[in-house]
Amino acid sequence: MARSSTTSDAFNAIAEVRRREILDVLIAGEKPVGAIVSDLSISQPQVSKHLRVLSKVGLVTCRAKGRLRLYSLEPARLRPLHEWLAKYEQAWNERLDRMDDYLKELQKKGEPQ
Amino acid sequence: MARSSTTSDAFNAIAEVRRREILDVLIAGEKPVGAIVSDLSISQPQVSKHLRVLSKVGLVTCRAKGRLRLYSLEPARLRPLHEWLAKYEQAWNERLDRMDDYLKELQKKGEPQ
DNA sequence: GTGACGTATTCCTATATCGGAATATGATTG
DNA sequence: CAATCATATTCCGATATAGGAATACGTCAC
Repeated sequence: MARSSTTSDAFNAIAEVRRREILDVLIAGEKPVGAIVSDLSISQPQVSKHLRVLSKVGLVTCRAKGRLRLYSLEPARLRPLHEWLAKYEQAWNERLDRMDDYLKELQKKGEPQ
Repeated sequence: MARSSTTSDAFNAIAEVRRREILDVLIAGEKPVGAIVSDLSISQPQVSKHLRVLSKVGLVTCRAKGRLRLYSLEPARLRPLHEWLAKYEQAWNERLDRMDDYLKELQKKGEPQ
């Protein structure tokens, strides 16, 4: 077996930096392919291919307007990521607290008497 | 070029379901490899390989105790994911609001006069 | 319709993955 | 030190990916 398909998951789709960058660009709103190409200076075919992947997992949708293809974000599809991550938030905060304690301790030791 | 290495990123590391499952198991706390193996019924070599990937990106750390290797979560390393995702939270909520409006409208139309 | 434009697709190659099976390593016990 | 337990590593195969280059497709303007 090989790695999971990039189109199998939002998780797999956003593993690629370029695709994350494309999504970032689309936060501003609907954009034609050309705008993404010039914003990111990635070759047009590459952008199209990445958009295809993002479409397949539903992270973007496409609307034709003349010869333009306007792509827009479908942020709800990021929800699984958000939910998965949420489980770690608590553990994460606990760690931060402990780190905080540790830092305070260091600070106390560093203080001149 | 091929896909980015799984060890290049937390994003790439967690693309694999098995690795997410392993992290999920470790939320409960430090565990030896064997416990993960029996919790998830993945072969021991596979678990070890996945743990290696997770180690390389710092998502887990390892501590030896006798012949056991105790792995534990390093949730802070998920922070980049969290931050990236946060940018979409607003867009996501806006969409939800619009969806909400839409649903309310549907409901209104459905109401008998 | 012909040309120009915006986008999508195809072909290619190098690379790396996951999983299984077998085996190596390392620590512990008697 | 031999046997055993816990884990790590290696070898193998099938798979598919990202990017470049070339090209196909679809729509618009003249």
